[in-house]
Order: sequence, then structure tokens, then C-alpha cells
Amino acid sequence: MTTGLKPSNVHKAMLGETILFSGLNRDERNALLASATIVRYQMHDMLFHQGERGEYFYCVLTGFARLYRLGDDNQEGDIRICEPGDSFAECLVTDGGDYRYAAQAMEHSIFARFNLEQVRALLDHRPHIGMAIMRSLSRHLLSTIDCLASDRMQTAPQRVATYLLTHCKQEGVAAKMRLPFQKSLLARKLGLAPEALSRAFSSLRAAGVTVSGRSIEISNLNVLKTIPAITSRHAP
Amino acid sequence: MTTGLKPSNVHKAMLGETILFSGLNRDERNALLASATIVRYQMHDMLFHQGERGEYFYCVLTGFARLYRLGDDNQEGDIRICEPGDSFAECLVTDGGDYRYAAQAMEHSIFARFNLEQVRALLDHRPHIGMAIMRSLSRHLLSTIDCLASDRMQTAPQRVATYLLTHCKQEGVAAKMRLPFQKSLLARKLGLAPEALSRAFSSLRAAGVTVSGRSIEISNLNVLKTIPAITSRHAP
DNA sequence: CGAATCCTTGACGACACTCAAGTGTCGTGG
DNA sequence: CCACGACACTTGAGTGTCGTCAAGGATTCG
Repeated sequence: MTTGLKPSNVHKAMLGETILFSGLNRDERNALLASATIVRYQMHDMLFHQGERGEYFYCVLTGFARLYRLGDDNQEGDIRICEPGDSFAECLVTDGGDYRYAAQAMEHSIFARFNLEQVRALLDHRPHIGMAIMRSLSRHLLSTIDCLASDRMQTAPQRVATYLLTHCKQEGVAAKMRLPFQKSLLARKLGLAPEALSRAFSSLRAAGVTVSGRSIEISNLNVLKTIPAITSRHAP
Repeated sequence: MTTGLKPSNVHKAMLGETILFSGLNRDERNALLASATIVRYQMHDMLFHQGERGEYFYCVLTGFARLYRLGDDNQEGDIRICEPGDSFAECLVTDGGDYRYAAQAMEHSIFARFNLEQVRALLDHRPHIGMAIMRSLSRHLLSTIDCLASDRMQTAPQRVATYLLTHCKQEGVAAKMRLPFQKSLLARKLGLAPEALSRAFSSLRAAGVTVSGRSIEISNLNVLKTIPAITSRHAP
């Protein structure tokens, strides 16, 4: 990790686009920025480990962070993939405590790091900052609920179809996109083994999905919306 | 549903025990209570449906609420089982919008219902109320993360064992408990079909778990902490 | 005490994980 | 520019877990 630096104007501009900073006026932004430093991590570097004392929360400027839990036998269960603009570990602002999951950079990445204690001190006299954090927490809660619901109700091909539908650039009934990260990371995000993702893409070929490296083309979006739960049986 | 009533002193005392009200002083509590009414629902009544305009958030006083998502083919995926003291749908306080899941009473139940718009109006001048909601949101986010992680890493018997370990009354190395609700509801909470829960209990018999109706006895808690992922193979 | 509901058990199938080998892709260096 | 090597991805085979359907047994409530 590169040691913390004060945010430059470029960094401030990037932070201004985030959900966290939306709805804050100039004074509030500056107050929040005063508790922030900029840090860089290399691929696979750990930002923090599960169980460590929580000292900062983070906002992704560039790159990706993977949040995951450790299981009983040291298996890793992925919680969320954070993209530029996402923040994480803000849930420690109110109560403090330890990090409940581990965070790892999945590329050479840049983060804004906010001192929890300093931010906590702002809340009493800056209600809008509290509301900004609430807004961020609400989003995360809803997206985690989405994730839980899709884990419990959708098969692998359905989850992949949903991901494609919500991330592709439409061009008439067709669409295309480029994955922002490795397929193995997408697999983790969707709660799948890499092999299962690969098989899901294979089965989606029949629905007009063409995969080539990180580029994906979809011939008809409407077909993709109707991926059935049960894999169609072979002709009798 | 019984039409809304003003909270009685009994209701106020119950609300005082909740996470939401902890950390609020007398004035703040009264301000929040001013936006609340008490409502009763019969078993299986719907508090709200997924997609409806969000008008209230809720706090359970007695009984249970089941939060669930509707899938593509009208299947239901359970998100959370709310017990007395739990609140839900507070995530709509900041941004408003529609309910993102359905809520159903699973017993004859009593709830405090808070008007979202009125609570939203309190936030600017009552930062502690915002912090109380933040605290509640943080808890829900972390518990939803717990749920997601256990879905992705643990088998049915392991999930049941975890539930027992976190809810039983210890008596030396042994313990016992009584389920607060039907087994079918516990199954939904754990993301299982009722049959799978039943089989999980069966497999836990070998670990010293005795189930009789809603009463459960555990002969040795330490054994329960080491339920393996793979069901032990039969003797050769 | 009786009936409705809930729970349990069995059989079966589908989905997804693991292990393993083969194929492709990308970046590096000759 | 091509060759090589590392790594990511794909594909196949086999296994385990869980969901569904169906029927039999237990609880609980009136």
C-alpha cells in the first residue's frame, strides 16, 4: 500500500460523483473530506482483515475491492464486489467495532479512506452527512437483499442473464458489453464457482449470447428476460 | 388489520426497548412517537406488497413479520423474519420510493407504524434520530450479510447448528431452547424448504440434538460447533 | 375427541461444486 | 515477429446437496 495522501482536486472531483457525496453542500463536503486520505493498493493487497479493529471506511475511486467472509474451514464467501463510486464499511460509523468481513483490492486500485472516529464526530452538527451515510447504507442493504433473493430463487443462467440485462448497452433489441473485470470475479460476485459461470454462459448461447474474452454480445434482449429455471430437456 | 391507534404507555415501554429507540432522549422519543400509530394484523395478513408506494416503516411489538421477494414465476424468496423489537423498511426514510419486498404477519401481531414523511421531516433538526435509524440500518445490513455468507458457505445442518448455538439457553455443556415460531418459518428464515430443515434436524441427532415439537435439547454444545460440511459417510 | 394443519420420511431429479485435463489468451522476452 | 510460459478459462466426469412430489405420522386447536 502507498501511504495516505491528502485528496487532490482530481480525487475530490471523483468523490463528488459518488452517492455518498451527493446531496452535500460545499461546507459539508469539505468537512467530510477533512477526514479522508487517498491510498493505493496493488492487486490482491488486503485493505483489512475480518475481525480487525475498524478504523476507516472506504470509497473506491478506481479499481475494484472484493469483500468476503471467512468460513469455518477457511473457505472464502464473497459478499460484494465494490466498483468505482461504491463505499464500504460505513456501517461501522455508528457503533464502531471490528470489521465483519475482509476487503481485498482486485486490481491496482485507488481508494479514499475516511477516519471513522472523525466522521462520527461530524454527525452531531452535520445532519446531512448522517443522511448521506444513511442513503448509502440503504442502498447497500437493498442490493444485499437483491443478492440474497437471487441466490435463493434464481439458477446460475438466470443470475447471469440478470447481470447482463442490468449492465449492457442497448442497441435496438440487441446489446453488447464489456466485462469490467475477470470472469472469475464475476463468478464470485454472483455466488458461483468459476466453472458454473462458464457453464451458464454456455447455456445462454442458445439464448443468443456470444462471449469472446471480456466482450459479450446479446442478439435479443427479450429472449434474455425469459431464461427458464429448468434447463430445457433434450429433444425426445 | 385493526385501524391505527395512538401508542399507549405499554406500547411506548415496548418501543423503548428497541434498538431504534436506544440512544434517544425523552424529547427525541416523543418526536418520533408522534409519527407512530399502533396497528394489529391477523396471521397471514399482508402489511404491504412488493412494489407498493412506501408510506410507513414498521417496528414489531409482538408476533412476527415475514419479509419476502417475489420471483419471476411468482415464487417467494424469504429475506428476513422480524421478531419483537425488530424494525423494517426504514431504508425508505432517506429516498422514499416503493417497498422492495412484501411483508406479512405470521401470527396475530402488533406493530408500531411510522409515517416515513413525518420521520423524514424530523431528521434535519434531530440528528440523533437519524443516527438511531443509521444504527438500525447498519445492524440489518450486517445481519443480511451474515445470511448471505451462510447461504453461500454453509450446508443446511450447519446453518441449523448456528441458529441453535445463537439462540439456546446454555446449561453447562448442554443447552435447551424452545422455537419461537413454526418450523416452516425457521426453514424459510434459513433459506430452506421445510423438508430440508426436517432432514437437517435428523442429521443433527447424531450430534446430540433432540427435537420434540418446538422444544429442542442439545446434549453438548461443543459437538454442535463442529458440524462438518459433508455428511459423514456410513461405516464401511 | 376429532379434524385440520404441520411435520417427517422416502424417492427422484436437477443444480452446482470438486477434481482434473485440455484449450485459449495475454504478456514477456528472445 | 514469433516463441514461450503463465494464467485464465472451458469442458468433462463424478458426487453431494437440496428442491419437489407424494404419502404416512404427529401436533395442536377447537
